Amino acid sequence: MSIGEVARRTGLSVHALRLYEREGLLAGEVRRDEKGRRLYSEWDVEWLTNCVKFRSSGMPLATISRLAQLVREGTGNEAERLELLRGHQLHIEEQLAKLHACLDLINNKVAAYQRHLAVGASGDPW
Amino acid sequence: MSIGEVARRTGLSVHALRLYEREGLLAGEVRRDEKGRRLYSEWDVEWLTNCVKFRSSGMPLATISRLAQLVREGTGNEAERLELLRGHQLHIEEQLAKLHACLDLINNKVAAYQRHLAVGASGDPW
DNA sequence: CTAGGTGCTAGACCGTGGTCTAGGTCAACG
DNA sequence: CGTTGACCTAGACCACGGTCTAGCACCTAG
Repeated sequence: MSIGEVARRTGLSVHALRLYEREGLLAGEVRRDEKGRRLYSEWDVEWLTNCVKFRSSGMPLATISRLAQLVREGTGNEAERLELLRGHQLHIEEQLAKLHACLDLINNKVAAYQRHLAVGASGDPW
Repeated sequence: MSIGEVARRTGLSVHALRLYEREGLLAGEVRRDEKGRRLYSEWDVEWLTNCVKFRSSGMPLATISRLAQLVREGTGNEAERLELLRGHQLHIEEQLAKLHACLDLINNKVAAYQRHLAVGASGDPW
C-alpha cells in the first residue's frame, strides 16, 4: 500500500506519515519497493490508526515512539508496555476531569445567557 | 493583589499572567499602583480561574481573548458570547469522544497484557 | 550600606507537532 | 515528446503557548 493510500485511510498527511516514521512511531519496519517508495501493510494501517487515537488523546510522539520500540523489540517487555499504557490511562482520566469541569462551567454560563437573552434580564451574567 | 499572589492562587506563572494580559485575555482593566505594579481584584482571579479551565480544555488564547473582549464591551453582545461558548461546548464534546475512544483501546490492551502476563499466554497482544 | 525579594519591560528563546519547499526520480497519459 | 502526478530526501518554516533573560526600580531586613 502506498503512502498516499495510507494517508487517505488514516487521515494523516503524507508529511505526517514520513515524520512519524522518522520519529520511530512505527512498530514494524516500513518496506520499500525497488524505487525506494514506502510500502505499508494492512497491519501498519491498524497501528497508525491506534497512533492517531493516542495522539488525539494527547500522547506525545516520544511516548508513542517508546511504545513502538517496545513492540518492535518483541516479547519480554510486556510489563513496561503495560506501565506505559497505564500512565496514559491516568493522563486521560485527568483530562476527562478537566473537560468535565470546564463543561460544567460552560453549561452554567450557557444557561445563564439563555435565560438572560430570553427574559431580557438585567445584570451581566459575567 | 500582587501578580505573585495571583500566580499562587491561579497556578499560572507570573510570566504567563503578563502574557495573558498582553494577549488581551483579561476582561476588566488591570490597574497599577503608583510604582507601575499590577493590582488584581478578586474578580480578576475568578476570571483567570475560568481562563485556566478554558485553557485546560483546549480553548486557544485567541478565543479567550475574544470572549474577554466581548465581556469588556459590556452588555449587548450576549448572543455572540453564547455562540462562542457553545462552539467550545461542541469542541469539548468531540474531545470527550476521542478520549473515550482511546480509553477503550487502552483498556482493551491493558486487559490483554494483564491476561498475557498472568497466564503467560503466547502470542503478542500487539 | 547591602543583599534579597518582588516587580517592571522588551525581547530572545524553546519544545511540540506538523507543514511546506526545493530539487530530483519515475510512470502513465495524450 | 512534454506534462502531470505520485513519490523521494533534506531541511526550512510555522503557530502556539509559554519560559527565561537582561537590565532596571523599589522595599525591607540585617
